[in-house]
Amino acid sequence: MNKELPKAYEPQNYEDAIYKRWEESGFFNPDVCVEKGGTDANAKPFTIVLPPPNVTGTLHIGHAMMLAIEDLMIRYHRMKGDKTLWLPGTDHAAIATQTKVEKLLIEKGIKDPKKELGREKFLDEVNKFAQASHDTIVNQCKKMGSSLDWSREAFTLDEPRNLAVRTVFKKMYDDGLIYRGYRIVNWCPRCHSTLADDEVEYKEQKTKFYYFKYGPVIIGTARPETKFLDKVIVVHPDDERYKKLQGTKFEMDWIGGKIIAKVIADQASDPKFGTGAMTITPAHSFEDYELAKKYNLDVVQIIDEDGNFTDAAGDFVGKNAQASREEIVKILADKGLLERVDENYIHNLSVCYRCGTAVEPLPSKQWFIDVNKEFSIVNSKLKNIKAGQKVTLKKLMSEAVASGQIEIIPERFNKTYFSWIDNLRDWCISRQIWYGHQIPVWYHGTCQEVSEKVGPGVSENPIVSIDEPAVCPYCGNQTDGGDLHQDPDTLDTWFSSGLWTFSTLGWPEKTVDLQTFHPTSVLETGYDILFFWVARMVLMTTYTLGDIPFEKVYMHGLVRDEQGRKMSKSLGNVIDPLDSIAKYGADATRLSLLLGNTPGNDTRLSEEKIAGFRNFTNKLWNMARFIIANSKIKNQNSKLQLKIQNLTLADKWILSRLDATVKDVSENIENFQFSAAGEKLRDFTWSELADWYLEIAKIEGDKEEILQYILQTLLKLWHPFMPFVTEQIWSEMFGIDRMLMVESWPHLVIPTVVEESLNDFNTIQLIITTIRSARADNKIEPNKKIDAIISAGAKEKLLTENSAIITGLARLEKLTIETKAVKPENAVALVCGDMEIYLDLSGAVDIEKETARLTKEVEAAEKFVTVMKNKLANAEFVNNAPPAVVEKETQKLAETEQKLSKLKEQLSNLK
RNA sequence: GGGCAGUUAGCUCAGUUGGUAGAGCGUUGCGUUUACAUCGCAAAUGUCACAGGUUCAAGUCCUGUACUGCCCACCA
Repeated sequence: MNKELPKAYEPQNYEDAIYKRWEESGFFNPDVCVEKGGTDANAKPFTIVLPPPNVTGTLHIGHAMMLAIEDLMIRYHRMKGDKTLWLPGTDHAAIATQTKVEKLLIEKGIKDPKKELGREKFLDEVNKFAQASHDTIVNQCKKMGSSLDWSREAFTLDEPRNLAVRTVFKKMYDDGLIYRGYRIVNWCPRCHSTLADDEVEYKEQKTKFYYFKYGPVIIGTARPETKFLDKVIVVHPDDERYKKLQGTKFEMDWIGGKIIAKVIADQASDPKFGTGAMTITPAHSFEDYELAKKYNLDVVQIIDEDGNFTDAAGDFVGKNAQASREEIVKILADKGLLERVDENYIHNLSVCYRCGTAVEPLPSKQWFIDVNKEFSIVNSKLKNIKAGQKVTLKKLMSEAVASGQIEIIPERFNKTYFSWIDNLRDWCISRQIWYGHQIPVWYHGTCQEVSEKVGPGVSENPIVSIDEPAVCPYCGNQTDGGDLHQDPDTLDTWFSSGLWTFSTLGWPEKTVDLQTFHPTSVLETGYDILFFWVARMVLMTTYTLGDIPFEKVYMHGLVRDEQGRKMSKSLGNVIDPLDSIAKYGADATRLSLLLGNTPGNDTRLSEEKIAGFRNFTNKLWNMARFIIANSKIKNQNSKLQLKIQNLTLADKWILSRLDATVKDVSENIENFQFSAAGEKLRDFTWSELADWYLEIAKIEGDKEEILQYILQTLLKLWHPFMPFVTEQIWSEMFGIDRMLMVESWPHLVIPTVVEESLNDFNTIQLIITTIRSARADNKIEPNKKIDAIISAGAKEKLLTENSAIITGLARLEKLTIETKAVKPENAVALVCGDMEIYLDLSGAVDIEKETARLTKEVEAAEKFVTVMKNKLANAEFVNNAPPAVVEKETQKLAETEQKLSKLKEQLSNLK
């Protein structure tokens, strides 16, 4: 101990070993903390479940930010003595992962992986990939210093989570909330699966917009290929142009020859858009489908699951619809039906959020969750909702937040959340992919009804069951003999992640974990998955447990590059957290993501910023190095008994500043103001402790105890932000057996927070900076010592007591302090509050420069005096403003007037 | 079309109850005194987007405008 530390902190030399020590200590696990006495058995729990990263690859800088913020909260609460659990896990991310593996297999030369490998072998490949990806992710989490309880790690697709999924599915089905229906769905022809509404993204695109003669009207469309079977024109009921046509039928020529079309009137048609007349395509548009239902029109599918024409398209059957567009336009043009083409139409193309392929709306039989259906809730711990009450899922979702039981931070996201719920349609949960939770529904082949979807010989009657059913409830027969078929579809990945807060804690078992740690305390995530995930967790938890999943939701912003662009491989502006850790250390990487931003807002990151925090890490290291080197105390106890009566002004000042910092930092962390907390801590550490107090300590000496106290407190405060360097310094002082991560969070213990000491110390600081400034202005070399005389007035005693500090920090040879001093010839006079300082520059005074400087000061003071005089002469101000404000302003005026007269006097002396 | 943010120093951003604007980086000058050049000391720079309003007093509250970004809906 107390060995000489290296001059520079090299994070690479320590980080991995420190993480290993933490992990081996078991302290990431709250049960171990209780066992070893670090946490009281009855302590209040603090829980965060890690938003499970997708096993699609590696973690990006956004994940790093998430880890930094969550680890900050977790370490803070652990040190505070809470029973703290941070539960890790990963998400199977069904479509994303399957797509990625398919792509990799194709690159390896397997042309059609699913066909060639079959379901089982293909899933083996996916699982292999997911495992590798998982290992990478776990390693990255550790590199970041995340104090996750790995003993509780979960995966959205592991067996316990699968049981939870099946159990919830069954419960929802029994409550009538899950149904199978034939509806228009978003279909991705590439992923070959349905997508939920919010999995569809919109991309602006310039495209051709065609106008065709359609019987008596002109219609416009960007997608002529869908118009094959259109035979209904819709106009607005009040549109004068088409009034006469309403309700008529007529024969006309169209793509495939003569058709009979009719005209209906409906509000859905916008007279201002295009020609005000439109045809409808019930099978390939949500809106048209609604209209078709309303007017009882045929719904004929013309484009199939591969994006090709169905046999409804006659000669075009089997051809790719989109690719046939020009051909179809040509047919119509040849018939003389093409009116004109707008080449610069801006179209909002809907695309798959995972692969970017254009989404094709088409009718399909799928599983849905009904969000508007009433059911009676069995248990409820929700405010305003009683057990047995009739509710809908929508109501549960909005009530949980509206009641204030869940608090979203920043608050403005409430509005986004509610508007999403208002517009929510039934949630399509079945996906036609292999990787994921297979739907717990079976069909019994010997039953009579035949399903086209499931295959010939398979019953249409679903058997919804947590486990494979032994008996068919429809026919009453045993199901063995291979005549039982499970629905081949899998569930939307968000179905399982919606259960995350409670499935990870062991539900459906009634576990101790579930009782202890649920509802979780904070859900921390990026605002971009508010709908995808946060809203769905609220849905699933309120429904399943009748309780909220978390008390607070804290949303962080996106990490962008230094120009505010999204980071992407194609732009080459990606900052890889692992690179950053290797180059600057995990602590610097964390700080760069924690400081200098505000909740819910995007933040810009640059390598310079990270480098800046690396510098700070090193600064802290060196401060510690200095304090440790000057400490004779061995095996220090952090609960030091300071000899209060011996404190100097500087001691009192730094201790009261430290106290204020402890208070501010704690409050800021509690209020999710992590950036503010870190900035205050940095300012204290660097600008007050390092720049002032450590320098003073060198002058005043005999500070071992107080420096130890400050350092230990500081390390604790910094630990949640930068766990590695603080832990390393701590171990340099106490050895590796005593870990900082489980030390208790500092509280306010200094009984002598003397307010006056702040003001008095500020006076000393002002005198020193004033002298330094004058030295720099007059080009006095830093190591040249000069004489100074201070005319101190009432502050003579204060200055005399601290003359050593002034002499040292202002680099003076001889300092004379008098109540009323006389300015020597050739000395420069400085005004410092109500005092004056005379510096002997040995004739080195630059008269011109001094005149300029003083003139400037006089001008500023005069301007201020004028403003203040006007203000105080204003009767309305004096009468209306609070007396304290008036008094303060009066005092300021008096001080400035005094200063002004001194400045003027000096100026005239100079001339 | 609806909604939400933002507009403050060259850059990135703070500014939490309204009381003569702050930090980091960068820039300029000087510099190695018993931690630290990944450092120290000092300096410069702002009609707080614009226009109204409330108030004794507005970066801060209200209304409107402009621009930027994002979200949602939708474009037949």
